[in-house]
Amino acid sequence: MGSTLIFAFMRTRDENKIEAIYREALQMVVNEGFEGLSMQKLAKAAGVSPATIYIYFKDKEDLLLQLHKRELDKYFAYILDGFDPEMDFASGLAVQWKRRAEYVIKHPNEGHFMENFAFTPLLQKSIRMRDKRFSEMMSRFVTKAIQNKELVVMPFEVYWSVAFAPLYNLVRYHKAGMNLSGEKFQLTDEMLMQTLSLVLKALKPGAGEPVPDISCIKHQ
Amino acid sequence: MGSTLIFAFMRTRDENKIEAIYREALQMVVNEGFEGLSMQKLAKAAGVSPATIYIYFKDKEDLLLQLHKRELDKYFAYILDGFDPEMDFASGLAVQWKRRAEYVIKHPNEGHFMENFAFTPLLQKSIRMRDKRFSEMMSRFVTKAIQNKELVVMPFEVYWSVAFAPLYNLVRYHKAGMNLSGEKFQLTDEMLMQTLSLVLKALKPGAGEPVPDISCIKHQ
DNA sequence: AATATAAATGAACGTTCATTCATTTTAAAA
DNA sequence: TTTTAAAATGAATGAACGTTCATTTATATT
Repeated sequence: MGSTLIFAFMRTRDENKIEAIYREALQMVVNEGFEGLSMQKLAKAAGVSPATIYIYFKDKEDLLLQLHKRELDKYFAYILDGFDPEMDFASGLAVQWKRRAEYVIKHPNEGHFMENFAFTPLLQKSIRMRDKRFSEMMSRFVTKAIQNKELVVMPFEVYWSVAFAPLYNLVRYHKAGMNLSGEKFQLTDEMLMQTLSLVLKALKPGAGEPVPDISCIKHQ
Repeated sequence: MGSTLIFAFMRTRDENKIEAIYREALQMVVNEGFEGLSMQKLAKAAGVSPATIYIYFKDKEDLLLQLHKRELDKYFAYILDGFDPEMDFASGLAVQWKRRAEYVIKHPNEGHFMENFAFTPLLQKSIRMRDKRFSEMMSRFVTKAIQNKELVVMPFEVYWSVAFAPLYNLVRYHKAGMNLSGEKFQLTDEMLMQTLSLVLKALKPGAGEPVPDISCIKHQ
């Protein structure tokens, strides 16, 4: 698969073919769902023989895992550009928000694929192949912000959910062109800025809002 | 299909069969993904003949649409219990949060299915069959809260994303048993209460946080 | 017990699926 | 120009797919 040994007398790989396979596979999953991705349809769409796909990928599962890894790598690289975990919290969060928003707005299919993939049984296998450096940086950023009292003490998962889940939800509506009730919806920069403002307000240190007891887990 | 005409000399329907079909279909989608749901495997799992499924459902797509509608109806009914759109904002939001959290924690597969379905091409067809009363109540609740100055002016979609997307993200981690980095994760009541507290803080009227300009949409 | 009707079925349909394989094509080194 | 080894292929594989159909089963009424 990923072997890069080069012998004499080798015919050169046509990288355009690999790109086409990746591109059309992603398109197909987004347009027709995971059950709509077939190797023969994919081969036709990418303009190659079905057998060619098996030169580059062990099987269909391998293709999906490689595609997911590739998309995550591209996404993470984009997010990290201009970001430094040593930034102060508000600036760092704003930079990340902007980069994430820009990417998924400009590349809605890529965003859709990554989110959809997170509900697949393949997710766990994908996580195992993941480069840990990205999440280490994110973790460091949050730990440091808590130490510096720029952020209330909270588990990383709570932070991430409050900080970014609203953004991804808005982008999902935007891509579908409608909200959950079926009403037309188009995301605007004003909405994005307002949402970021609300998120910053939520995460800013200070008295939390009092909350009624909601024991959903203990009393099962 | 949904016909309820009853003639004399009719053999009675075995409702257990329909229940089993629904139950196993949901299980199969959650465990193996949408591409893992086959009518023959489903028939075997539900203990019926493949042909029996086609007595109750026009085809596979119809089965998925009916299943989704059924799950949404159950979920919405649960959420609305104890909720009244005329409640004051903080109480109403807390009630909804508690009900939503309880349901998806107690019924993780059902929650997973509904969220996963939202990325399917079938979503648009499902939205068209949807009972509008639920979203009308939610809409009324928010409009009224804005009028009463209990909530900053914002589009409904922004409200929903800030209010509930963090909850669903946490529950997703909880069901997977890990966060996006692959670290073990278990949701606690404390995390839920903290997240609700942050959400209430975000939505509470008052000065928003200043935010840098993030124009992701205009400059494309 | 006989009857009428829909429920329920197992086997079969043609199609599409993922994958393989014998063969041809390609391109750089010799 | 010849040589070489991987790239690339079209056709074929058996398995699994969604769906149908001729037939049998079950049951509330007569």
